[in-house]
Amino acid sequence: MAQPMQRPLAGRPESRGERKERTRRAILDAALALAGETSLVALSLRQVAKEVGIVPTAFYRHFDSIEALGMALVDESFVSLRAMLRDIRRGDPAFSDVVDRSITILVDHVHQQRSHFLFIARERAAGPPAVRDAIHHEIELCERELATDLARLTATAPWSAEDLRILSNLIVMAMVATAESIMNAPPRPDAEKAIIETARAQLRMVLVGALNWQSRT
Amino acid sequence: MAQPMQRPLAGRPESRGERKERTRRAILDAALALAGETSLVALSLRQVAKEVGIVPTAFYRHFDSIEALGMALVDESFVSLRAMLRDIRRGDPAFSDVVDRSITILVDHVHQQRSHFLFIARERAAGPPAVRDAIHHEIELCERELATDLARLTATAPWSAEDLRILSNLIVMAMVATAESIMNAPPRPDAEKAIIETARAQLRMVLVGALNWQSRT
DNA sequence: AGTTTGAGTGAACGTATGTTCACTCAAATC
DNA sequence: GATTTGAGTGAACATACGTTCACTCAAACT
Repeated sequence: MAQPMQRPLAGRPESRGERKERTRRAILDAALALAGETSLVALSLRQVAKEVGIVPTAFYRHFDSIEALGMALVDESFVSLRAMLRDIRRGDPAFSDVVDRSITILVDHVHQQRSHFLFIARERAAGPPAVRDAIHHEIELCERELATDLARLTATAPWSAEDLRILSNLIVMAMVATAESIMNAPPRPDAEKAIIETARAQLRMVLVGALNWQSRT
Repeated sequence: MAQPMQRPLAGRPESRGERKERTRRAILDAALALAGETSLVALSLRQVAKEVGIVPTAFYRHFDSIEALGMALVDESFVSLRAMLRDIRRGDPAFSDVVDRSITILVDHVHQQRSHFLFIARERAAGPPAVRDAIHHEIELCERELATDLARLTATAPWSAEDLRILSNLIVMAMVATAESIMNAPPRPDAEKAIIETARAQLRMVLVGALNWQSRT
């Protein structure tokens, strides 16, 4: 698994910046893979360096510490997550299959960017404080975005900002839990199918609850 | 913080078993405290020993490994969690304030057994595989218990087992998320009050959804 | 009273850790 | 073509790690 960092055997000579970027990527990928098996807080600089195929000191040319690396991984992981949200938003939300479609897209993205979603789910709870805070902040932003989306959908009978916040928070936490279930599940397709159907039913249940909701605020 | 393990200055001479139990408890407490700041997977045997005030080798008289210690902490933590569930079940579920009361009890227990709930929430995502699996298994049992409680409550218009499973899963995940929010929140009482009110509204929303639910199974 | 038991000790081991420093040597700049 | 720059090297450091082993010595058992 540990590859020495060397020029790709074929191909034109690499510029200095290109080489640096390639090493940086290799570090990020190695850290993502290693953290996927334990956690950032159990990850050592030397482990990462060995996996990348560089000497430990070379690590410092790219990051000040494992924690700084972690912050970069937060940014990167939320690029994946936001790509998913964009995909979900792309469809017509008026169609009755929003729920089914949204869950399908969620599951697809969790598979395609497994390590990013795993990183978010795990380090959200166990990462170094700065990483945890950054993740929570990003999730909060997602909740706010969802709230404005929902506000647009319910423009005819507008809800209070507070109710929108509460509903968004509930939906996001359900989606996070669903993503976690998918990642923890055995790769058997029937096990996954069951999680998907559960998640869909739950999301529908939440929406039914929200539509029959009498605010008390 | 690191106290040498020695006989309490006052008090009758300790039996051999009592002394062993006292050291064992000290190890569990130290591990719980240290894991509360990072995670089990970032916890070293020597750190725990130093915190307890024993020599590293003495650790082996009580546990084979940090992971075995973790499994003991799972058992212990779920004793706290089940005590909470018992407290919640104690009240009359027919009263209309089940939701308010349940959330209050949840929050109280999270405060009184903070380290246990923190352990469950964190190691559920980041612990060693055996610990993660044990925690997920226990949570699944809680979901099943909740499902049978709900079945009893809805005996007049019985739901399908599948719908009960789906609803229980949703409620438990919302409670887990609420507990996490409480533990992550600043200790300011108004911040906590907001989380509590959100959790209550969400739980009510879910129940409204469930009551207006048309099963498709 | 004499013997056994077992929690806790302390030294020692090989290995892994983060960080420092002086270095190389090819690409980038002049 | 000469000079500067900076990613990556390799040795060295103090410290921490898990585990081994032979040990003590007081409580428990005979």
